[in-house]
This record gives sequence, C-alpha cells and structure tokens, in this order.
Amino acid sequence: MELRTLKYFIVIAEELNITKASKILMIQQPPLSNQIKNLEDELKTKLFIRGKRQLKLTEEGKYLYQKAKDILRLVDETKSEIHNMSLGLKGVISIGLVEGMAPDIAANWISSFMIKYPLVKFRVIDGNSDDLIEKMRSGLISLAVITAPYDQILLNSIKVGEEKMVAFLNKSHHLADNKKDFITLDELANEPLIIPSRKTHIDTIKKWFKKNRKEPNIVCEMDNYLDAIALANRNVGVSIFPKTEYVLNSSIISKDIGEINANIEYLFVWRKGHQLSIIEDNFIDHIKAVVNHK
Amino acid sequence: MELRTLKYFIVIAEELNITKASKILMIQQPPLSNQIKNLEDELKTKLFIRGKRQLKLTEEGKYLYQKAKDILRLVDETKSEIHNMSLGLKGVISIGLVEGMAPDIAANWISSFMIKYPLVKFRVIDGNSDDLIEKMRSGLISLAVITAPYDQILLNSIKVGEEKMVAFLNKSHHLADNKKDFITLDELANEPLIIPSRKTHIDTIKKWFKKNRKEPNIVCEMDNYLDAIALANRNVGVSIFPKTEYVLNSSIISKDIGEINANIEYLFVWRKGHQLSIIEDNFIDHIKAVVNHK
DNA sequence: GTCTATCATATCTTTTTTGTATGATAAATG
DNA sequence: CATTTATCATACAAAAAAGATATGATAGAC
Repeated sequence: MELRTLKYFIVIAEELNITKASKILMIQQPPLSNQIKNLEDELKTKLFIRGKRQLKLTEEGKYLYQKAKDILRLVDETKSEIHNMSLGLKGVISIGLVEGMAPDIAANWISSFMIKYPLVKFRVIDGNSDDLIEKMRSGLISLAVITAPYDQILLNSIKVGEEKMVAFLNKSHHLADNKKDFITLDELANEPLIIPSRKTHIDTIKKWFKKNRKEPNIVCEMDNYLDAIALANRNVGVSIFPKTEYVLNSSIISKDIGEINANIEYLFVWRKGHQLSIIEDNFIDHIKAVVNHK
Repeated sequence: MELRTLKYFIVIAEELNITKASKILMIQQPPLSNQIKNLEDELKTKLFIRGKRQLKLTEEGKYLYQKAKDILRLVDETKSEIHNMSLGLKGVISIGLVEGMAPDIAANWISSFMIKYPLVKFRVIDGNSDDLIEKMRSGLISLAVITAPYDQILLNSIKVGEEKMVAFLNKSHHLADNKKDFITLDELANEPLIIPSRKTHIDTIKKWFKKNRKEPNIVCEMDNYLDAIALANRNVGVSIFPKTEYVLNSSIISKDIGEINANIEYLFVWRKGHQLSIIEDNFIDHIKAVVNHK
C-alpha cells in the first residue's frame, strides 16, 4: 500500500464514481480501477459494492476512508512541521543548567524567547559544570550555562552573570555571632570546610589559603549544592559555595570571605565548530541581545 | 512521498549506515542513497548530516523518524483492523495516557478488559494532554485519558478521576517551613512560578491571582512534569502541578493552595463522529460499565 | 602509502504506473 | 425492444519510477 493509492481511494470514496474520480485526479479511468482492485487484493476485502450503476462503500471501505484521510493529513502535517523546523520556527532546545543562579538566569531567556517563538519547546538538563561540559563534548547537548573556567577550544562563551563565593554557616555557629559581615581566611583556617568538588574550585580555595600560609581543613567535598547547605545547617562545618540568595532559609546565614576576590562567573556556552540547529542559533542570538541590552 | 520511502528512511535512521540498511532492506545501496536524496529534495531539508564516516540525524531527521513511525503504525493498524473488522474479538487498542494518575486509572480497565477479550492487545501512547489531543485530532489514536479541559466538538468524554493541583517546593524553601499545610495565593504572588505550559492551565492560574488582584510571576512554563519538579528542587521557584503522590521524593514537598478550587479532572475521551473499530466500541462500553458501577 | 569502508553518481534493467483501445453490463431513452 | 449512454473491467502498449551494476570520491584504518 502506498500513499498514492490512498489518495486515489479517497477521491473515489467521495465521488463514488471511478470515471469522475479519474477526471479529478487527471489520470485515466482504467489505471484507477486497477489501483482499487490491487488495494482490495492486498487487504483481502472488498471496499466497494459494485451495484447496478453506482458504487457503495462497504463497512471496511468506510473505515478505510476515515483512516486514509487521517494518514494523509498526518503526512501533510509532518511535511509542514519539518518545513517550520527548517525555518527555525519550531523544535526543541536542550540546555544544560548548572546549579546555582543558572536556572534563574535561563528562566528569563526562556520566557522571553517563548513569546517570540511559541512553537519552540525546552528541555532542561541538570548537572554540575564538569558534567555539563562532558555532555557538550559528547554532543548530548549543544547549549549550557556553566561556571568558569571551561575549555576554550571546545566552547564559545558569553558571560551572563557573576556571583560571590561565600561562607554558609548555621546561625548558632560561633563565627556567625560576631558583628562583622565577613569572615577572614584566618578564621576559616581553623574550621572544617565543605566545598564544591570541582577541581578548579578546590584549587582556587587552596590558593587563597596558601597566600596566607595556612592549610584549609577540607572535611567534605560535595557535588550537590543543597546537600552542602544541609551539612552547614547541621553544623558539620562551614560551606563555601556560590551565594544564590533564594535558597537561603532562616536557620542559615551567609558571610562574605574577606581579603580575597571570590567571584565566580556564569557563562552561557555553546559548541565551537559545530553545526547548530537553526532554532539554537536563534536562541543564541536572543541571549546575545538580552545580555547586550542590560 | 510514499510509504516505501518512509520505511527506507526509518531503517537508515536506525542503522545510521546506508550500506547496512540496504542489506536489511534487501536492495542495493545506490537506490537507497537516491531515495533519501529525493526525500530530502522533496522536503527541502537535510535529514542526515554526512559527517566523516558516520551519518547523524538532523533535528528534522529526528522529527521525521518519530512521525514516520507514527504514520507506518497507523497504516499497519488500519490494515489489520480492516482484517479483523467483522470479528471484533481480536486486534490492537491504542490508548493515550497523560502523565499523572491516568496510567493507574487505565491499568484497571485494561486488566479487567483482557479477561473478557483475551486476544486483544493494548498499545499505550504517552504524552501531555495537548499532545494527546493533537494525536486524536490527527487520527493517530482514538481513545485517551487526559485532563480537562478538551475540545468538546472533537471528543466525547466521561469523567474518570480527579486530583488537586498543588505547589511543589524544596524542603529548604522559606514557604516550606511554616506550620500550615497550605500556601495562600498572597504568598505565591511573590514567588517565581513554574507551571504547565498548557494554555488553559496558564489561564486558570492567572485567573486565581486576578481574583486576589495580584499578578503571578511565571518564570518558566514547562511541558514536562519531571523537569518542573527538578526546577523546583533547584529552588528556581515553586512548581504548580497536579499532585500524584508517587513521584514525590524526599527533598521536595507539596502543599495545597488555599482559597481556591484547584482540582483538575481526568477524562476518558474518544473521537466524535468517527467510526471506531468494533473492539474500540467494546472497550468504551466496558469503561462505561466500570465507571457506572462505582 | 595502500587498503577498506562508505556514500555518491552514471547508466542500464526491471517493475510499476499510466495511457489507449476495447469489451461487458445495465440503466436510460425513444 | 432496440439503441444509446454511462460505467467499470480487461488487455496491452508507453512512460515513469525503482532497482541493479559498475565505478568514482573520500576519509579513516592499517
């Protein structure tokens, strides 16, 4: 069975007259008769009752008529959807988001992009920066918001946000009490620390202490931000993580870390030298526009 | 475009290798290359990225792969249904199930129906309500369980379940702490919201707030229930979605929304004004009987 | 540098579809 | 009731499409 056959069948079912149908289809009548005969043979069912001077659909014929229209409509819609896709109006954008501020940053882009491109859907992939970079390398995702640093050979980037690394500690912690709104590295050197497990972060934090000729007491490297907060909340120690104000609850407070520049950058990244889909290109343009207007 | 072409395309899309595909299809490789080339010409889009030694599907190719399988399945089911038409005792029932409680509801029907009609097989199609309605409109499926509302011109319906819309939020969220087991709309008005992308849900939620003279701060519309939960888990904001207890995990909690009637209805629906197969008719009767006996 | 795997192109062959001619049937017409 | 007309079916030729064979191009693998 081919789509051509179904098209022919539909016209005949509507006209109930092979000759007229053949004129509409601009082919001759005998081939049309043949096509229907072959279709009936293939389905092992009569589709028409050849009565007297007029055709009539059998029950099977009526059923096929509906389904044939469904099938052809589905085919047509598929064609036009693919056309929309190739114009960059429709599709799915998969974007990796690191924990922290990234989902918040991206939510803004997504909601404004959706107004312009209502047919586009989003798929969010979670993970830490290293996970996401690995997923980009393997081609699983093409777009992401991660924290610096990153592989500049592999990825293009735009800076889209900045955040302080701060110390999280429970209200009842002895360092929480003092009146300063920052903690010194000397104070931190005596505390058990919970820090992000990303290698570059560990290195950075070690460097801070090395400058002050101290050794950090890292008791726990955590992948997950929320778990780290939970540990700080239980007074296991002080967590050093990006501030991200909206996750704070009442029992935990954050303090700046004195003496050092503890900023981390959020970067929107996409794969270099790799053919992106047209929607992805449009989305990147959109982000560039948003970032530049600020 | 013909069905033959789609069959060929599917095998190539699965093998990502024209030579292997040609062996599976038992034709030679050059005509296969040609068919794909013609298909691409017809659609005015590249379906494969010819990279180095391996083929890769483009976004358009991936889309066509899904649709081509839908189309061929519809054709096969139509053929076999025409075969079985007079019997009504065997065949395949395709039913769409929305995420949430629908699979649970349908499981009951299916198991009791199978006792009565042991030769009938089921095929379940997943998707959100809008997807499923779209598939019903396009004739891909004739039966589904979706959430209200729906197009009453297109579909007949029976109410088969009800569930609350609730707010999902991370344990550490400041609104999670208070002792009430519900959240007021005033509280929600200040929060970033993640809500189902379905238009009617957005409208409903806006109406809730309008009654209280507030404006909701919708930061993300998500198609996918689990992704929405993931974002809530990341404290991007509060997700408003149907409760469905079995997806809850330990770090996320749900709260009722005060002041409003936030129920959503589950409906069993089937296509209006369309001749269904005899098994499908039997299945609808079965469901009516089950629902009425409760 | 040669070999191998893979896809593309060119050309010929086969199959399928379409067209033409014609026959069969039965309702409409005079 | 014979003739005309409308309609579908069958037979066979022509055209188009699909498939096969041979071969070329390219880029990893060896």
